[in-house]
Amino acid sequence: MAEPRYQRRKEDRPREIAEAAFEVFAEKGYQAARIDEVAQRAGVSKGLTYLYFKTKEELFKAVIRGVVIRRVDRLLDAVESTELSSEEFLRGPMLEFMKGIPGSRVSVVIRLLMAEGHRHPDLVEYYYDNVVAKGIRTISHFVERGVERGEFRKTAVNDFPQLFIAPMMLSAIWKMLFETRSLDTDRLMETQVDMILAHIKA
Amino acid sequence: MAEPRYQRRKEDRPREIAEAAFEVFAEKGYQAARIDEVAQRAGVSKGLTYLYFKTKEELFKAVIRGVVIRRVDRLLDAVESTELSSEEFLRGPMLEFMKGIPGSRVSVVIRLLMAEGHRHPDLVEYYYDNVVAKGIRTISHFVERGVERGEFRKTAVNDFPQLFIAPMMLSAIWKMLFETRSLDTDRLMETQVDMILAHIKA
Amino acid sequence: MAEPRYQRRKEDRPREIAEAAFEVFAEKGYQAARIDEVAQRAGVSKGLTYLYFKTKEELFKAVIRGVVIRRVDRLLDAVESTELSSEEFLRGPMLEFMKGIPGSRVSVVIRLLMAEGHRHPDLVEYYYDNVVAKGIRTISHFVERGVERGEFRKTAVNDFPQLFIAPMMLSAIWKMLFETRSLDTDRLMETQVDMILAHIKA
Amino acid sequence: MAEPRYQRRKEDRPREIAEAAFEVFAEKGYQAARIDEVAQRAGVSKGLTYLYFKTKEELFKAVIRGVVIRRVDRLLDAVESTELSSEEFLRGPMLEFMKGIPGSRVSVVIRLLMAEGHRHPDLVEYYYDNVVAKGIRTISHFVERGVERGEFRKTAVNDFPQLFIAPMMLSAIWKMLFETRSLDTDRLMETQVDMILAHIKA
DNA sequence: GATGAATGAGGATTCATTCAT
DNA sequence: TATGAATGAATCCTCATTCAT
Repeated sequence: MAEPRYQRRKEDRPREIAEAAFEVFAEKGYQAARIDEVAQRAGVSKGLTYLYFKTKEELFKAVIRGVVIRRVDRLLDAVESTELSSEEFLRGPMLEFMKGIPGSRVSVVIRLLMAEGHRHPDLVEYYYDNVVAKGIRTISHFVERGVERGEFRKTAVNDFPQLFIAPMMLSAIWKMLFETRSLDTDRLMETQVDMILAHIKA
Repeated sequence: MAEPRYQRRKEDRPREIAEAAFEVFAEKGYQAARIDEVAQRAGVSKGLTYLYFKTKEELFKAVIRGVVIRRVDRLLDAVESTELSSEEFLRGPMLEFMKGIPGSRVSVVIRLLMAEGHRHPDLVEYYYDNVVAKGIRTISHFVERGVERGEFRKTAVNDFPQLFIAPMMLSAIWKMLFETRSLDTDRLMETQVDMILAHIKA
Repeated sequence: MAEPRYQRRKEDRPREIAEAAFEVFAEKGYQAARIDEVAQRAGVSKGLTYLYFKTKEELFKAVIRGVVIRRVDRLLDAVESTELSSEEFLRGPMLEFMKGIPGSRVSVVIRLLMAEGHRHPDLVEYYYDNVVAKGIRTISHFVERGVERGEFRKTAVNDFPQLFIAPMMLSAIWKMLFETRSLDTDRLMETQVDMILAHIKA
Repeated sequence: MAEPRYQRRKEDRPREIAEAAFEVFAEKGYQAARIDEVAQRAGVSKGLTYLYFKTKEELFKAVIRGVVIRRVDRLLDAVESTELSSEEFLRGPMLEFMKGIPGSRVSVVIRLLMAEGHRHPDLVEYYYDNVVAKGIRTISHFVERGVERGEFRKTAVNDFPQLFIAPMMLSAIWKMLFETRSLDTDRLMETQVDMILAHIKA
């Protein structure tokens, strides 16, 4: 009968709120998402949301951290610590990672940024610094290492790490917009990897 | 006495308003676009906007639908009528076309569809049918013809015309979001074309 | 029976709203005044208030204009255009003006600025520039003119036009706070004028 | 292990909180002062503040009442016990006292009373009785004594002790609002004293 | 047809106050 | 006592939409 009005759960709150925020952002978009609803879904008062996240932008950054950064960082760590050959890594963990993006929460964040990012340059910058730039640097480093190891040739492709991920981006967008229209995004990405490897392998 | 700018025919009004609306949507996104500003740019009162478009949403639909992608049709025609070799066409008109996309109205439409698409599946369908599917079909056809002509080999790449345009999509997104962060999108697309050609040339 | 929902009275609205704003500010103080209530008292929607006054601060500036500046400017004009001798002017129009301040709407504005001004430096600056600085300059000019005309001596008092108005300020505050406790503010100001004249008359 | 700052006696708590509250009220004004900040400055939790002061309003009253104007009492005592001549006293201790007011806690109290006084008439009364009336009486007494001693003449000025302090009030206000705009408040008050003495000296 | 003054339903954010710990 | 997490009402401001003129 009790249902105490208060529930002190400092530890879990931020995560729960960010979780709820992701859902609302995903459904409504950033602008249209109401903090009210975020709070409600998190089973929390509006005020508490502001206790943990000073602004709506901060809340979105938390979502980026929780959804994207963790995932990307795991891949980037793997690049550095792997004992696989470059080709094996590309065909294995890297491709696995890329296949997981379309349809994932990551692609939701990407959509939000694409759709409304230009109204919120801070968010874009945060995402660029913590995800894009880092990712690009890591791929560059990976390719260079391959060259140093004698696994890869030096080609123009090496200058454009974006080519590795372009099909992933297209796949993510495709799946979001045209879900029903068939495209085997996994094989799309595999094919690009095949082509790249055929091109740059020593 | 005449201010010719204000002597436009009534018949032009809807088009002018839609035109202005496109600009504002492009700059601000759907949510952030204010009808006030649309009216102002169209040189028209707010009330009149509502005379032609019952709601903001209707205006949005009209606008998006009205941005006719003649560009794609022109490319399609060029594919059929060209006298260039497949490689020449790819490196010439096709690449030219792709370079023109980032920063164009097309990428604006992509952004708007991503932001608001899920609320307007009919718009998404319209664009899929008239732009995406058509484009994909055209590239497929172009590659097949190359094979028939003995210019191209049959490879897995042929099954994924999306690989031709993936870097273009990435470039469009990059330019929208990260304008200032340097990426030579033209060379990115050239490099992909180089790689594809190296891969599929007979 | 009709009571039209709309009443187009563009001409009068700003004044009416500023009028209502003065009342609410006077009763509640600046911070505590709610725009909602201002609108309600003006018989107008909240939105309309914002149509005429972009922010609460703008609204307050309008109040300052309507209440203080007009009144002060009239005195300043009189200083320039009067044909009275300096002493006559001081004992006549100037004293009249000063006597009118305590208990007037002007003193309400002064109270508001004193009470909450430091949270709103823009308002203070606006008031300083348009009222205080102007008033001080005018009194200085008035005294100098008296000296030039041979009516006044040169004394230290001439350097502090603030001495002319200090009793007025005290009177205004006294009346606001201690209304009931007797102080003949009129005679207080007269006495200061007497003393000043006795001091600086040639 | 000890952090002496946090070992303060319980008995000091209310005073410490009130002290901190005074500072915050002084800086922010009543409305804008946040209990959060009061608690923080007192090195105490928000909850504890509410243990000692039921509401913000109660805290305000306690604070205002607690700022005892020993200062005024000290001046009053000095008037009675001084061995200086009236002119010497006026130019010495009295002027010194007045110069100390602008920028002091007293002027803060004046501001707070002006802002919130009408909602707390008991505070106003308290201050009138214990500060204003006492001060005025003391000056009156001082002037009368001067007359009795043959140092001062009987003039209208003698009936308005407020004239002694009017420039002090103006200075206090000026400093609060226009800090940066130059006015030599010390010399302003000196000049008034000069003028008064020139006027009433026997 | 046109205008733009007027409306009013939100939406982000703040902060006094409460209460489980 | 003491804490500070949690609440929710309040408040400024925006903007799609309406409608008298």
